[in-house]
Amino acid sequence: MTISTKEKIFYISLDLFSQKGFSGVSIREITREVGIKESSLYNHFSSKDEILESIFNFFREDFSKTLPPLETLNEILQKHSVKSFLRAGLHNFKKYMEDETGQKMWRLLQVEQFRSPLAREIILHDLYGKTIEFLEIVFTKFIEFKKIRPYNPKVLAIEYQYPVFSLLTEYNILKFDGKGTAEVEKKLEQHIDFFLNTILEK
Amino acid sequence: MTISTKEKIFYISLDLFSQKGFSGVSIREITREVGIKESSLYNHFSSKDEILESIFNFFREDFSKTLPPLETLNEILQKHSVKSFLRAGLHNFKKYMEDETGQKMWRLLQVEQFRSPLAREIILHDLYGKTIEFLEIVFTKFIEFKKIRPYNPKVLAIEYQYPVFSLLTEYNILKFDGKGTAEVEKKLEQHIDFFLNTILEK
DNA sequence: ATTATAAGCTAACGATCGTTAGTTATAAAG
DNA sequence: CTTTATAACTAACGATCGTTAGCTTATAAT
Repeated sequence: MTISTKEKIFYISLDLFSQKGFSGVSIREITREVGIKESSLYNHFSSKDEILESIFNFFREDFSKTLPPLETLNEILQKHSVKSFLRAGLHNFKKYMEDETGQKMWRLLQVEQFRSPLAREIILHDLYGKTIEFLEIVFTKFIEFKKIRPYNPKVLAIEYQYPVFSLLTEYNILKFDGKGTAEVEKKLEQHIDFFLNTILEK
Repeated sequence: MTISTKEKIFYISLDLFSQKGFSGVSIREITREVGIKESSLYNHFSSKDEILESIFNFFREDFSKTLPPLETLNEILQKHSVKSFLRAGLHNFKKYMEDETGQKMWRLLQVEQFRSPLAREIILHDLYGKTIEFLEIVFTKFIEFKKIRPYNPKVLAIEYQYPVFSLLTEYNILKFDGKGTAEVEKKLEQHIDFFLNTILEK
């Protein structure tokens, strides 16, 4: 399985945009890395903007697959303890974010968020919104099943997820500088422990 | 009290950089808004890079003043309940972030974080590091004074502050689009309530 | 009153920007 | 074998980039 020129452009653009921002990267820089002349790029994308757009659209579709479908949720929730469910979810999330493409997407969204309305939409609606919405359902069911103490499920979702987002920001910067991330991963563990402690039935 | 040309350049650059990123703003765009010719800018700053650098340095100094000095801390902590202390701190923090300059600084740091090592340093060391360090001391003392249940104070600091950071991200995007922020402020209240609930002596 | 300094101006430098027109090579489809 | 489509190429377009040289003017110190 080989990689097409269009895909090369896509991934190299993602890499460069995520580091230097859309405006900080030239068509010539992209095509130099791809190994083609700048005019050839327009055989694959109609403009520089279209490259960015295709990256954002790809991320939206890709990210929507990371949350398990609601149909299988009841089954999953009854099989697992709260603890193992959260840990499993975290494991998924970490895998996604340790993935290089995932990291670059996350970075790109951050650096383009005030230039691109679509980036803002993705951050608020997809990343934040969909994740919290999902967790809200999860905690609602956990409460139904009397696996955790009753509490506003949306608040629980936020209390669990928002520290994770901040930790991801930290993680991403450390990773970018090639520094160790053990400290952040420890914080993540401690956060889950703290959270479990407060919601589990005594 | 009038505003100097140098200050005009500073604030207009901050405004533009925070929206479009450093690379997305030209000297001509800055000087057009300031109302001078582009060559005149170089009477005040030696290069475009120096403008950005001066903005970052200003933020570092300015932000360091937002945390109360440690000397006065014992006194403050004994006068206030945990609840009123956290609410007061939050009030300060909100005031700083509702301030237009504060918002733009925060945005600028985000959009430049992967282009500028200094931006990353400020985010990790100043914004995250200093804040958590301060709160760690606060919670240590609260535990000493038996105002809250004993728990790893660093974990408490993170549990309190990291959701606030994520809420700020949300707040900043909504504010940027001119949308209402009531929802986010409600989440902030709920977060404090949740947190207080879990740490206060029963 | 003279001088020095600061801060504005005009004009231009070479470099680079995104994009296009026109051409050529390759390979699949008829 | 010819046609067609895809994707590479060369060359160039006008626009804009950050920055500089050299000149003028207003302000303030000597």
